[in-house]
Amino acid sequence: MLLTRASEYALLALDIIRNSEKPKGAEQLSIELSIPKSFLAKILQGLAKEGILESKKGAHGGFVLVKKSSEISIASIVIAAEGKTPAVFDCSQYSDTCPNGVIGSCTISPFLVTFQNKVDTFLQKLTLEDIFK
Amino acid sequence: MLLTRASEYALLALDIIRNSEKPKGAEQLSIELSIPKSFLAKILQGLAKEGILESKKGAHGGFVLVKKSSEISIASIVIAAEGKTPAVFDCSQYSDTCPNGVIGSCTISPFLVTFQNKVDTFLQKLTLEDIFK
DNA sequence: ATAAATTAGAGTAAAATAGTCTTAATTAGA
DNA sequence: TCTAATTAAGACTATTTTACTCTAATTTAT
Repeated sequence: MLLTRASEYALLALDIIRNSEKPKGAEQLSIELSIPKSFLAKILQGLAKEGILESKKGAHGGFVLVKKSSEISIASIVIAAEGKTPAVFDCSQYSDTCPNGVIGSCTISPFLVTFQNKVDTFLQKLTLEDIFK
Repeated sequence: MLLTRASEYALLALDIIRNSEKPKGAEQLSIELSIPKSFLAKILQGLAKEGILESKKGAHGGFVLVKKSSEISIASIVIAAEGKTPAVFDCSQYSDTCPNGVIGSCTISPFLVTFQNKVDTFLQKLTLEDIFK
Protein backbone atom coordinates (compact mmCIF):
# COMPACT_ATOMS: atom_id res chain seq x y z
CA MET A 1 0.00 0.00 0.00
CA LEU A 2 1.31 3.35 -1.05
CA LEU A 3 -0.40 5.38 1.67
CA THR A 4 -0.76 4.43 5.31
CA ARG A 5 -3.31 5.39 7.89
CA ALA A 6 -1.21 8.42 8.80
CA SER A 7 -2.08 10.00 5.45
CA GLU A 8 -5.72 8.99 5.74
CA TYR A 9 -6.03 10.55 9.20
CA ALA A 10 -4.11 13.66 8.14
CA LEU A 11 -6.45 14.30 5.22
CA LEU A 12 -9.62 13.61 7.21
CA ALA A 13 -8.42 15.91 9.99
CA LEU A 14 -7.37 18.68 7.63
CA ASP A 15 -10.81 18.70 6.06
CA ILE A 16 -12.34 19.43 9.45
CA ILE A 17 -9.68 21.94 10.43
CA ARG A 18 -10.06 23.95 7.23
CA ASN A 19 -13.80 24.24 7.81
CA SER A 20 -13.39 25.44 11.38
CA GLU A 21 -13.13 29.02 12.58
CA LYS A 22 -11.47 28.24 15.89
CA PRO A 23 -8.41 26.06 16.54
CA LYS A 24 -9.32 22.38 16.62
CA GLY A 25 -7.82 20.25 19.39
CA ALA A 26 -6.44 16.77 18.80
CA GLU A 27 -8.90 15.26 21.24
CA GLN A 28 -11.93 16.87 19.62
CA LEU A 29 -10.77 15.74 16.19
CA SER A 30 -10.13 12.21 17.42
CA ILE A 31 -13.69 12.06 18.75
CA GLU A 32 -15.29 13.46 15.59
CA LEU A 33 -13.31 11.03 13.42
CA SER A 34 -13.40 8.08 15.83
CA ILE A 35 -9.67 7.59 15.63
CA PRO A 36 -7.05 7.21 18.38
CA LYS A 37 -6.12 10.52 19.98
CA SER A 38 -2.44 9.79 20.68
CA PHE A 39 -1.81 8.64 17.15
CA LEU A 40 -3.64 11.58 15.61
CA ALA A 41 -1.79 14.02 17.87
CA LYS A 42 1.52 12.69 16.59
CA ILE A 43 0.42 13.08 12.99
CA LEU A 44 -0.79 16.64 13.59
CA GLN A 45 2.55 17.48 15.20
CA GLY A 46 4.23 16.33 12.02
CA LEU A 47 1.99 18.55 9.91
CA ALA A 48 2.83 21.47 12.20
CA LYS A 49 6.55 20.85 11.87
CA GLU A 50 6.25 20.96 8.10
CA GLY A 51 4.46 24.29 8.25
CA ILE A 52 1.10 23.00 7.09
CA LEU A 53 -0.59 23.58 10.43
CA GLU A 54 0.01 26.06 13.19
CA SER A 55 -0.29 24.62 16.66
CA LYS A 56 -1.49 26.68 19.60
CA LYS A 57 -0.66 25.31 23.01
CA GLY A 58 -2.55 25.77 26.22
CA ALA A 59 -6.21 26.26 26.95
CA HIS A 60 -8.36 26.80 23.89
CA GLY A 61 -5.40 25.78 21.80
CA GLY A 62 -5.38 23.42 18.89
CA PHE A 63 -4.48 23.40 15.23
CA VAL A 64 -5.25 25.85 12.44
CA LEU A 65 -4.28 26.00 8.78
CA VAL A 66 -1.33 28.23 7.97
CA LYS A 67 -2.06 28.57 4.26
CA LYS A 68 -5.14 28.47 2.06
CA SER A 69 -6.40 25.02 1.04
CA SER A 70 -5.57 25.83 -2.57
CA GLU A 71 -1.95 26.44 -1.65
CA ILE A 72 -1.37 23.12 0.13
CA SER A 73 -0.40 20.23 -2.11
CA ILE A 74 -1.46 16.71 -1.27
CA ALA A 75 2.18 15.73 -1.76
CA SER A 76 3.28 17.99 1.09
CA ILE A 77 0.59 16.59 3.37
CA VAL A 78 1.45 13.00 2.62
CA ILE A 79 5.18 13.61 3.04
CA ALA A 80 4.55 15.29 6.40
CA ALA A 81 2.22 12.52 7.56
CA GLU A 82 4.32 9.59 6.40
CA GLY A 83 7.69 11.18 7.14
CA LYS A 84 8.80 10.49 3.57
CA THR A 85 7.68 10.60 -0.01
CA PRO A 86 5.38 7.66 -0.75
CA ALA A 87 7.56 5.24 -2.68
CA VAL A 88 6.42 2.99 -5.48
CA PHE A 89 9.36 0.74 -4.68
CA ASP A 90 12.33 1.69 -2.61
CA CYS A 91 15.49 0.04 -3.90
CA SER A 92 17.61 2.12 -1.55
CA GLN A 93 16.26 0.20 1.41
CA TYR A 94 17.74 -2.92 -0.10
CA SER A 95 21.05 -1.44 -1.19
CA ASP A 96 23.02 -4.17 0.51
CA THR A 97 20.99 -6.97 -1.01
CA CYS A 98 20.17 -5.47 -4.42
CA PRO A 99 20.75 -8.23 -6.98
CA ASN A 100 22.31 -5.66 -9.25
CA GLY A 101 24.60 -4.24 -6.62
CA VAL A 102 24.38 -0.71 -7.92
CA ILE A 103 21.13 1.10 -7.23
CA GLY A 104 19.45 2.64 -10.22
CA SER A 105 21.27 0.58 -12.79
CA CYS A 106 19.15 -2.56 -13.00
CA THR A 107 16.88 -3.47 -15.89
CA ILE A 108 13.69 -2.36 -14.17
CA SER A 109 15.06 0.91 -12.89
CA PRO A 110 13.80 3.05 -15.81
CA PHE A 111 10.30 1.68 -15.29
CA LEU A 112 10.40 2.37 -11.55
CA VAL A 113 11.66 5.92 -12.07
CA THR A 114 8.94 6.67 -14.61
CA PHE A 115 6.28 5.21 -12.36
CA GLN A 116 7.50 7.15 -9.33
CA ASN A 117 7.51 10.39 -11.33
CA LYS A 118 3.91 9.83 -12.38
CA VAL A 119 2.89 9.39 -8.76
CA ASP A 120 4.92 12.39 -7.56
CA THR A 121 3.49 14.65 -10.24
CA PHE A 122 -0.06 13.58 -9.54
CA LEU A 123 0.27 14.35 -5.83
CA GLN A 124 2.13 17.61 -6.36
CA LYS A 125 -0.48 19.02 -8.71
CA LEU A 126 -3.41 18.23 -6.45
CA THR A 127 -4.26 20.63 -3.63
CA LEU A 128 -6.22 20.17 -0.46
CA GLU A 129 -8.99 22.24 -2.03
CA ASP A 130 -9.12 20.03 -5.12
CA ILE A 131 -9.81 16.77 -3.37
CA PHE A 132 -12.79 18.03 -1.40
CA LYS A 133 -14.44 19.85 -4.28
CA MET B 1 5.50 0.88 -0.80
CA LEU B 2 3.21 0.08 -3.67
CA LEU B 3 5.25 -2.81 -5.06
CA THR B 4 7.00 -5.50 -3.05
CA ARG B 5 10.01 -7.63 -3.80
CA ALA B 6 7.73 -10.20 -5.42
CA SER B 7 7.07 -7.79 -8.29
CA GLU B 8 10.71 -6.81 -8.54
CA TYR B 9 11.83 -10.43 -8.75
CA ALA B 10 9.05 -11.30 -11.20
CA LEU B 11 10.07 -8.53 -13.59
CA LEU B 12 13.78 -9.27 -13.34
CA ALA B 13 13.13 -12.97 -13.95
CA LEU B 14 10.77 -12.35 -16.86
CA ASP B 15 13.40 -10.24 -18.59
CA ILE B 16 15.78 -13.19 -18.53
CA ILE B 17 13.13 -15.73 -19.48
CA ARG B 18 11.95 -13.74 -22.49
CA ASN B 19 15.52 -13.57 -23.79
CA SER B 20 16.08 -17.30 -23.43
CA GLU B 21 15.49 -19.96 -26.05
CA LYS B 22 15.25 -22.87 -23.65
CA PRO B 23 13.14 -23.12 -20.48
CA LYS B 24 14.78 -21.38 -17.54
CA GLY B 25 14.82 -23.19 -14.21
CA ALA B 26 14.10 -21.45 -10.91
CA GLU B 27 17.51 -22.39 -9.55
CA GLN B 28 19.40 -21.02 -12.54
CA LEU B 29 17.42 -17.79 -12.39
CA SER B 30 18.01 -17.44 -8.66
CA ILE B 31 21.75 -17.75 -9.25
CA GLU B 32 21.83 -15.27 -12.11
CA LEU B 33 19.82 -12.76 -10.13
CA SER B 34 21.36 -13.53 -6.72
CA ILE B 35 17.97 -13.94 -5.10
CA PRO B 36 16.57 -16.74 -2.91
CA LYS B 37 15.54 -19.78 -4.91
CA SER B 38 12.55 -20.87 -2.79
CA PHE B 39 11.05 -17.43 -2.84
CA LEU B 40 11.57 -16.98 -6.56
CA ALA B 41 10.12 -20.44 -7.27
CA LYS B 42 6.94 -19.45 -5.47
CA ILE B 43 6.65 -16.25 -7.46
CA LEU B 44 7.19 -18.07 -10.75
CA GLN B 45 4.50 -20.58 -9.79
CA GLY B 46 2.14 -17.65 -9.34
CA LEU B 47 2.99 -16.31 -12.78
CA ALA B 48 2.37 -19.78 -14.23
CA LYS B 49 -1.04 -20.01 -12.55
CA GLU B 50 -2.04 -16.71 -14.09
CA GLY B 51 -1.07 -17.93 -17.54
CA ILE B 52 1.90 -15.62 -17.96
CA LEU B 53 4.44 -18.41 -17.85
CA GLU B 54 4.28 -22.04 -18.83
CA SER B 55 6.04 -24.38 -16.44
CA LYS B 56 7.71 -27.58 -17.62
CA LYS B 57 8.40 -30.14 -14.96
CA GLY B 58 11.15 -32.71 -14.86
CA ALA B 59 14.65 -32.76 -16.23
CA HIS B 60 15.45 -29.84 -18.48
CA GLY B 61 12.24 -28.24 -17.37
CA GLY B 62 11.73 -24.67 -16.32
CA PHE B 63 9.67 -21.68 -17.30
CA VAL B 64 8.90 -20.16 -20.68
CA LEU B 65 6.75 -17.23 -21.78
CA VAL B 66 3.29 -18.14 -23.04
CA LYS B 67 2.64 -14.90 -24.89
CA LYS B 68 4.74 -12.29 -26.62
CA SER B 69 6.28 -9.60 -24.41
CA SER B 70 4.15 -6.99 -26.12
CA GLU B 71 1.00 -8.85 -25.10
CA ILE B 72 1.78 -9.06 -21.39
CA SER B 73 0.76 -6.05 -19.31
CA ILE B 74 2.78 -5.00 -16.31
CA ALA B 75 -0.50 -4.93 -14.41
CA SER B 76 -1.04 -8.65 -14.99
CA ILE B 77 2.50 -9.44 -13.87
CA VAL B 78 2.24 -7.39 -10.71
CA ILE B 79 -1.17 -8.84 -9.85
CA ALA B 80 0.17 -12.38 -10.33
CA ALA B 81 3.30 -11.66 -8.29
CA GLU B 82 1.60 -9.83 -5.43
CA GLY B 83 -1.57 -11.88 -5.40
CA LYS B 84 -3.64 -8.72 -5.71
CA THR B 85 -3.85 -5.39 -7.45
CA PRO B 86 -1.35 -2.97 -5.94
CA ALA B 87 -3.47 -0.70 -3.77
CA VAL B 88 -2.87 2.98 -3.17
CA PHE B 89 -4.80 2.61 0.07
CA ASP B 90 -7.06 -0.25 0.97
CA CYS B 91 -10.01 0.92 3.02
CA SER B 92 -11.63 -2.49 2.72
CA GLN B 93 -9.02 -3.96 5.01
CA TYR B 94 -10.19 -1.62 7.70
CA SER B 95 -13.91 -2.01 7.10
CA ASP B 96 -14.63 -2.71 10.74
CA THR B 97 -12.64 0.26 12.00
CA CYS B 98 -13.31 2.76 9.20
CA PRO B 99 -14.11 6.08 10.89
CA ASN B 100 -16.82 6.61 8.35
CA GLY B 101 -18.37 3.20 8.82
CA VAL B 102 -19.37 2.87 5.20
CA ILE B 103 -16.55 2.14 2.78
CA GLY B 104 -16.32 4.45 -0.18
CA SER B 105 -18.42 7.20 1.30
CA CYS B 106 -15.88 9.20 3.27
CA THR B 107 -14.58 12.62 2.27
CA ILE B 108 -11.31 11.32 0.86
CA SER B 109 -12.84 8.46 -1.09
CA PRO B 110 -13.14 10.35 -4.42
CA PHE B 111 -9.46 11.26 -4.20
CA LEU B 112 -8.43 7.68 -3.45
CA VAL B 113 -10.52 6.29 -6.30
CA THR B 114 -9.06 8.78 -8.78
CA PHE B 115 -5.53 8.03 -7.60
CA GLN B 116 -6.06 4.27 -7.81
CA ASN B 117 -7.44 4.60 -11.33
CA LYS B 118 -4.36 6.53 -12.42
CA VAL B 119 -2.14 3.77 -11.12
CA ASP B 120 -4.24 0.99 -12.63
CA THR B 121 -4.32 2.65 -16.02
CA PHE B 122 -0.60 3.27 -16.04
CA LEU B 123 0.18 -0.37 -15.29
CA GLN B 124 -2.42 -1.73 -17.70
CA LYS B 125 -1.12 0.27 -20.64
CA LEU B 126 2.50 -0.74 -20.14
CA THR B 127 3.71 -4.06 -21.50
CA LEU B 128 6.68 -6.20 -20.64
CA GLU B 129 8.24 -5.15 -23.94
CA ASP B 130 7.78 -1.45 -23.15
CA ILE B 131 9.70 -1.39 -19.92
CA PHE B 132 12.84 -3.02 -21.33
CA LYS B 133 12.98 -0.93 -24.48
C1' DA C 1 -2.85 28.64 40.32
C1' DT C 2 -5.13 25.58 37.41
C1' DA C 3 -7.06 23.28 33.81
C1' DA C 4 -6.66 22.59 28.95
C1' DA C 5 -3.90 21.86 25.59
C1' DT C 6 0.46 20.51 22.69
C1' DT C 7 5.34 18.16 22.72
C1' DA C 8 8.62 14.58 22.92
C1' DG C 9 10.11 10.24 23.04
C1' DA C 10 10.19 5.53 24.50
C1' DG C 11 7.75 1.47 24.29
C1' DT C 12 4.39 -2.22 22.45
C1' DA C 13 1.08 -4.97 19.50
C1' DA C 14 -0.48 -6.37 15.18
C1' DA C 15 0.06 -6.99 10.42
C1' DA C 16 2.54 -7.41 6.18
C1' DT C 17 6.64 -8.79 3.94
C1' DA C 18 10.10 -11.84 2.87
C1' DG C 19 11.50 -15.44 3.21
C1' DT C 20 12.54 -21.12 4.60
C1' DC C 21 11.76 -26.02 4.65
C1' DT C 22 9.88 -30.37 3.62
C1' DT C 23 7.58 -33.54 0.96
C1' DA C 24 5.39 -34.87 -3.20
C1' DA C 25 4.77 -35.09 -8.15
C1' DT C 26 6.54 -35.09 -12.78
C1' DT C 27 9.56 -36.11 -16.70
C1' DA C 28 13.78 -36.38 -19.92
C1' DG C 29 17.17 -39.28 -20.79
C1' DA C 30 20.57 -43.16 -19.79
C1' DT D 1 12.69 -48.58 -15.71
C1' DC D 2 15.68 -46.12 -12.84
C1' DT D 3 17.51 -41.72 -11.71
C1' DA D 4 18.50 -37.06 -11.54
C1' DA D 5 16.48 -32.74 -12.41
C1' DT D 6 12.91 -30.10 -11.94
C1' DT D 7 8.24 -27.91 -10.58
C1' DA D 8 4.19 -27.90 -6.90
C1' DA D 9 2.12 -27.19 -2.60
C1' DG D 10 1.74 -25.79 1.79
C1' DA D 11 3.10 -25.10 6.44
C1' DC D 12 6.24 -22.64 8.96
C1' DT D 13 9.43 -18.72 10.63
C1' DA D 14 11.92 -14.33 10.73
C1' DT D 15 12.09 -9.55 9.81
C1' DT D 16 10.22 -5.15 9.06
C1' DT D 17 6.65 -1.89 8.96
C1' DT D 18 2.54 -0.08 10.64
C1' DA D 19 -0.27 1.41 14.04
C1' DC D 20 -0.64 2.38 17.71
C1' DT D 21 -0.02 3.47 23.60
C1' DC D 22 1.87 5.63 27.63
C1' DT D 23 4.17 8.87 30.48
C1' DA D 24 6.10 13.07 31.61
C1' DA D 25 7.05 17.69 30.36
C1' DT D 26 5.76 22.21 28.58
C1' DT D 27 2.84 25.98 27.44
C1' DT D 28 -0.96 29.28 28.07
C1' DA D 29 -5.91 31.32 28.61
C1' DT D 30 -8.60 32.33 32.32
